[in-house]
Amino acid sequence: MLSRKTKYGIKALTFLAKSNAIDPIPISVIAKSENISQKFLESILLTLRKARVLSSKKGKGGGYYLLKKPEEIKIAEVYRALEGPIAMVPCVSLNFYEKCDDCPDENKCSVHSLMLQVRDNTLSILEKNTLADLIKM
Amino acid sequence: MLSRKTKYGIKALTFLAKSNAIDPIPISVIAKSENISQKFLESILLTLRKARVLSSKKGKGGGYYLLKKPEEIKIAEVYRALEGPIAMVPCVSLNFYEKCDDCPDENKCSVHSLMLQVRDNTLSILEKNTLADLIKM
DNA sequence: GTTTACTCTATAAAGTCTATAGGAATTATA
DNA sequence: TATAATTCCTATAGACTTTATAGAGTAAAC
Repeated sequence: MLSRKTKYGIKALTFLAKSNAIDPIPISVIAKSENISQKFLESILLTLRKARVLSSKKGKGGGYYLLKKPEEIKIAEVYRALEGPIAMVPCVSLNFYEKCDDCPDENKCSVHSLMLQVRDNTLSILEKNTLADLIKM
Repeated sequence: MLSRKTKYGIKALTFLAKSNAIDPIPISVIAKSENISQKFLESILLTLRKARVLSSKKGKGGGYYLLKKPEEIKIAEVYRALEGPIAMVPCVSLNFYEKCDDCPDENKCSVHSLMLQVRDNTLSILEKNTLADLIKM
């Protein structure tokens, strides 16, 4: 399951990409337009800012804006920042690898090989889709 | 993330498929071999039994056995029984569809279209892989 | 200096996952 | 028929995660 956090994050980014604004857009505007709790969205955008997807401007006339062009923002990057690993089990994760405690030999594990296939496919979709692709849809 | 429940379930089924036994195999044997808590595995196998993937024999000499040939058991079926929907958001689920409360129009939702791609790919992998494929690996 | 808006930390509430407990029911077999 | 082995079923505890909310702090504009 995709968490609301990630879902809202992608929606907010899509909104920013669509709006194509020069000036920063305040959280309140995004929250209202996308039906997201403003306080919750605050923490999400903060995460995306720390992940260098967004930047912000404080004070009056402030808000959030994309740090890169929509074509340059891969969904995989956003997903990892908000949701964490793309892999469904840590033992097939590229960026968040962990050994399974119950598994003596990964290469003989049926779940491992299966989830490797799933990861490869999901990853390729999230890597090839950018924010620019999402606003076309 | 794949839950331990599903992971253990697939491992247990793989064990049964590999063992190729005529007689039922007791939970205790599977649990020991796969490093799974026996009590936890009990509830998992019960779920798989209700999903008609497994059947069981009670009493002395009892245990669990596959209801179909490994080639006939799709991983998608197992996944749905243990983990639930394959889709990452309910609004793109085939078997567990639900409308999003925050989304006025699904067809215009960027997350929806993206997750549709992910679902299609994951689904095709889980549909084409059977237990028989898993024991080869 | 007032208003607007982001920043940061803490925490509450609800939900989910993992696992365990304990007893009931069933079967084989000595 | 008694015993041991095994599944069946329900309840529940404990830990963890998710989804927010609160409130005080910081910065910028005018």
